[in-house]
Amino acid sequence: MSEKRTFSISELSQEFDVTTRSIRFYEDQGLLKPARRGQTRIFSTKDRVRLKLILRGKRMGFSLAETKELFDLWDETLTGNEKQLLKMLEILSDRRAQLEQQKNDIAQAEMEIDTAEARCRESLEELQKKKKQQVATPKESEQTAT
Amino acid sequence: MSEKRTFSISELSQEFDVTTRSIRFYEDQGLLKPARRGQTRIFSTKDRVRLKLILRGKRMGFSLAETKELFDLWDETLTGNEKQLLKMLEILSDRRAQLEQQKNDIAQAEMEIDTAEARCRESLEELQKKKKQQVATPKESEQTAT
DNA sequence: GATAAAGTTTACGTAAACGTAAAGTATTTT
DNA sequence: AAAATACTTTACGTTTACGTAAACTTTATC
Repeated sequence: MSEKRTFSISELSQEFDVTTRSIRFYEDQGLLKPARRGQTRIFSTKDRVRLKLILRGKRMGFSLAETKELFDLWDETLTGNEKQLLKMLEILSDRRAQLEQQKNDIAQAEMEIDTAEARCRESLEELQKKKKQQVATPKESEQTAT
Repeated sequence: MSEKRTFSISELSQEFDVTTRSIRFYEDQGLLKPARRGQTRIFSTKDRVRLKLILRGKRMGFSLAETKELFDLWDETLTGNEKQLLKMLEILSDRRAQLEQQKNDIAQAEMEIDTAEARCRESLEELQKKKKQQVATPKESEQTAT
């Protein structure tokens, strides 16, 4: 059984370090569907999971619309007509392709960071050498300063 | 020696499937610095590389401002004062951390896609079974339709 | 030399994703 | 019950990353 805890908007806000404004906006856009007690929002564990997915999506460069599309599709899929299931499989396969692309991008970026770092360290060493030389034969300005 | 070819705006536009408007915008924001022949832009291989980096950055969820920051910093670093070199190393290490985070995100997403796909396939099999049963004992509506 | 094709600047428009009041309600604390 | 705290809606403002149109110049083509 998936826990029956509930969360207030500020709890989620703090836990995920996102403003309440954003959370309300996500609801407004149909990504979250918290229950209400009076007019106060009550978030379920399902909402919490979705919020987590939204934020991860953002980190991965997905728009809210794209994430919503996935949510909606998944909900539809649960009602399980064959056409929808097949469409879902297609979408999933698209996502997988996107993820592959991103993995390539990341690998590339990592290599570039490697070489960039190497160059930085080389330059630093060069500077260190020059420093040592300066200590061995100090400049006039530094001698007179004494 | 890095090739001395040059490119027109439309060549780059086609190669990377991005509008000329976008390319001009990137220049406007200081991310590209094409030479000019009269008022026509002439892009170098360096510009081309940078465009590629911009687009990859976008796929990875980086804003133009973030990418520009990196470009600028790298340019500064080349002039090589020690403080800047150390700052660059810091930034690089930050990026590395970000990439790690993204790799985690991707791994998570892949797992979720795996389970989602599995569920889809299960549901599909269920439907197939029901279909077979229907063929064995067809519905009245389908009988009368003949 | 007209006309199309490719380039340019200028400038207003727009969608996404919130930020930021303003003004009100509900609940809890003192 | 007064004040503070947490929540709400409404609504206008802002930034980013371009789209789109207008009016103009330069270069290639017929």
